[in-house]
Amino acid sequence: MDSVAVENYLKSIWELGPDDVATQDLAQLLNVAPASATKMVQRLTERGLVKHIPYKGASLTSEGRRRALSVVRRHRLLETFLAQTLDLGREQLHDEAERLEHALSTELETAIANYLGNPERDPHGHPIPGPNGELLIDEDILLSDCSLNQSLVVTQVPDRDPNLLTWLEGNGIFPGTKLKIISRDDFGGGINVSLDDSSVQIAISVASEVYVILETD
Amino acid sequence: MDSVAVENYLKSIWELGPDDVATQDLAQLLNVAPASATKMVQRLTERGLVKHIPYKGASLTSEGRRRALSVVRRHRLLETFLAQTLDLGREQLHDEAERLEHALSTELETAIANYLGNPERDPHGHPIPGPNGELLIDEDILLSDCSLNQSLVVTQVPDRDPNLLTWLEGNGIFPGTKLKIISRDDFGGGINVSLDDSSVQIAISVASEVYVILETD
DNA sequence: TATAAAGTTTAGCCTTGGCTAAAAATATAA
DNA sequence: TTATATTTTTAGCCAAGGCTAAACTTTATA
Ligand SMILES: [Mn+2]
Ligand SMILES: [Mn+2]
Ligand SMILES: [Mn+2]
Ligand SMILES: [Mn+2]
Repeated sequence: MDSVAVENYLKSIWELGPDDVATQDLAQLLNVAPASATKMVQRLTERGLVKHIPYKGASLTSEGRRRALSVVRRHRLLETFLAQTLDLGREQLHDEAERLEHALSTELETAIANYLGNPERDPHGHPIPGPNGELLIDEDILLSDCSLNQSLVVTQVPDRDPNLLTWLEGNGIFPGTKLKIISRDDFGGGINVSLDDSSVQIAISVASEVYVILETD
Repeated sequence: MDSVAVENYLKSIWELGPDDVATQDLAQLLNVAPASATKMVQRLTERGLVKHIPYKGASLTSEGRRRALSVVRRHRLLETFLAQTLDLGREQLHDEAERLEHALSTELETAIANYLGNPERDPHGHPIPGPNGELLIDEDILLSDCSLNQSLVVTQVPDRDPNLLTWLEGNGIFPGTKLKIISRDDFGGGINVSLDDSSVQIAISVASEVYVILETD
């Protein structure tokens, strides 16, 4: 069984990947010093889970990817399970799952998946990898890349920052929300979107973490 | 925050206590070498969580006890939560809780407790400590210590051994079961109990892990 | 009561996963 | 194209939590 640290590194490399994951980015995501990340990347390379080209970057081997996706699956199943049973706010889920994901047996993972009816997405709209690492390919696009006046539906919101998530939620923006960009304020640094019965200004930095699809109906 | 190892040691000392916990017993319960247990007991003494009299035994300080009970609370809440939501068998609960107990925030602990309606006992009949370490005092007695033909109700079964638990369950013995000792077979090494519509022979070693009360009605 | 056995602690070692400071490589700018 | 920043790696250190083997206490036995 991989240690908590190993599981976190694999998942982070997956999140930053697929290729040339920079030591610095990895270190920052995991809150460790760059030297620590280098060392762990070397250990994982030794174990055959990572491929590392010094001074260039790291990437997962197929076994590394398999294990990373297993962690991601547990994480997203847990978020979904906690959201469904207890009712925690969407913004509380991530941090809990971040710790619980390392303590789930395969049996419990399966029991939770069955209980939930093998869901395809977690409460943030992120696809849940299958038990063998099958991952839905999303064809959604960034809100920040959309044109004016298209009818859009939110598919995914970021899950790491509780404050951001609370703000989005408070403005009615979460997976399933229908919206439309009504103007871009390039110098004001944001876009204006209209929802069913309100409108909000969203910073580009935020809009480039929200995924949407074109409304089809 | 205490590490996983520290939490496990504190909980184990509590389980073996309250006084003069032997190095060997601690080591065995935790699956480590006696020397490892000694060293950790010394570190915990240094931290003010344990009192250690060399060659005599270890015990918890009040702060150590507080933290141990916090782990026990999380463990038992988790067992109850898993039993209630997913339906795992009573024998699967313990091992899962054993790992999850270290990954629960206070917020999630509270959310689970509220969801469950602040239960007093877990699925094995073990009392769940309150959020500040208040612990119900049980006045139940060992099945192995009871006389013949008393009307008894099972209150607690052991939770560590899945096979034992499966056997008990299969014979209809779990918290709430009404039974009566109909004979003791001192040389056969067991007691015979009758249930509602069956009877079973139970080894003394098993009967001395099952708690009961006299039926009051 | 002397000796053997059992239990406990000490000594010394190891791996994991952190850290800082310095060196080396790569990227950027002058 | 050379000098400067930036990024990455190496070197050396540390604490936690394991281990085995040897020394020391305590307990049991003859
Ligand atoms: Mn998440
Ligand atoms: Mn998520
Ligand atoms: Mn248990
Ligand atoms: Mn229990």
